[in-house]
Amino acid sequence: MTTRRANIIADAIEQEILTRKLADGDRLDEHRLAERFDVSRTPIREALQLLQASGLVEHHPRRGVFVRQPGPIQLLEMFEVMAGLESMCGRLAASRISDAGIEELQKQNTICREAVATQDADMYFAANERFHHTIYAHCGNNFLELETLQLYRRLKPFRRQQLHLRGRLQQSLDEHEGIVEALSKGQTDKAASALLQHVAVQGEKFHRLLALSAIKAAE
Amino acid sequence: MTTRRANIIADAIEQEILTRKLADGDRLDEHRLAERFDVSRTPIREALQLLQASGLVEHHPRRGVFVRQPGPIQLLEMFEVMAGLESMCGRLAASRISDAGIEELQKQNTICREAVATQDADMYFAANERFHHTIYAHCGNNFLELETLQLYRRLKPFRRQQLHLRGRLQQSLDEHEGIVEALSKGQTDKAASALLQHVAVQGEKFHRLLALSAIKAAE
DNA sequence: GTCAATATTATCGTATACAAGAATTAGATT
DNA sequence: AATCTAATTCTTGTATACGATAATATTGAC
Repeated sequence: MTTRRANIIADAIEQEILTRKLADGDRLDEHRLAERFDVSRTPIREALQLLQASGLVEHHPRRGVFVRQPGPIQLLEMFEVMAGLESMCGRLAASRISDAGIEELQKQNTICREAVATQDADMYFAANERFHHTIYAHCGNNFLELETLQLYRRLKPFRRQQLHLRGRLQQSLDEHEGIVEALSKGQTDKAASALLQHVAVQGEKFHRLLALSAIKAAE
Repeated sequence: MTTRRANIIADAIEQEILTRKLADGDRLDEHRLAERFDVSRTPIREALQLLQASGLVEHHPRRGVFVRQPGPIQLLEMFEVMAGLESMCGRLAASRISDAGIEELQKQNTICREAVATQDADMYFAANERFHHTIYAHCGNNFLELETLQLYRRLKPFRRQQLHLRGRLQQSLDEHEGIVEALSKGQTDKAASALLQHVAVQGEKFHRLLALSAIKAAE
């Protein structure tokens, strides 16, 4: 069903939700959106349905659709699952990854190292993303890869935030080295636990960010 | 967006896909479906979109939607992920489950035992489902619970098949005992590995079934 | 002045009509 | 007879119109 146009519209709205231009609870009016994108309500409704399927939006019958920003608890839950999925990818990839895959990981890691040296967070983030996606791609399980990518996309804006914490870039890079080593040696358990830690710590760091902003808000 | 009616229609079609009444590649004609469910094409298209989101159906632009039965490889992949998710649930539940939760698990296990004694596969399957769902419910991660439930639903018909293999009922029950023990003692690693095994073996058994039917088909 | 009830308005849910593109069939030509 | 082309038909994609429901505003009574 997903028509091309609806996908474009959904992506546009998704961007605005992920970048917080649309706040939690904001109502998405079909007429306004139709006018704004210069289409009828039909493709708008399709787009909204897509957003609902990926959980970014909530539908109340006969009321309308409302953007649903995940609360801190749900975010932590999602990071917990993300860690589990990446760990799963790592475990499988450890016994299935090719030499070319290892090389690709090392290449991205080199870029990361460079980024740390120049304190270039953007560059780090991009290479980091390719690093993780490479692991997914070599887990030998297409279904797992897609599921993991989907959750990655959803957490992407939040993963990014915590990278700005002081020292996190270097720490993240160190963890990458350990992950590559485990993968190249085919150490399934080590790869799994290293990735679990690597991603889980992001959830925790993120948690710290939340606590900090809560304190600031209270002051 | 998901209107009530579209959900009902989607469920009906989903049932037919899962029970193989609709075969892989079958085209779903909007007009026919509209006529059959006595609604207009609009809610039909909504329902098809829902099915697409859950991966049961594929959409080719300007061509139509086609049912997409997972092939053997994808099924194995899905079982692999299922095992990982259940394992994750088990690991978390081991440190988070309540006494009431343990009691519930034991209760379902008692029913399972009874079902094995009377060789009642239906009864076993129902109690087995509640057993697993109880674990999901006590992992303390609502997001994980929902994701796991979603995949469970999709694999349900295939999980069922392999239970009919000789001796599998008893074996499954034995594994349940081990799982409950690990959970009640708070042994996170043991609970995780026990569940990983318990579910992964289903994928393997299912694989055996596939091989058997392939041999039969070749004869 | 406040509360309640009713009327009005706005928005969603569904049906239908129309447009555009793909598939199929029929006809013509080689 | 086979193949290529053109035309028709069938199906999807989109717009719009209509009906139903819920939110809101207004009016009247206490």
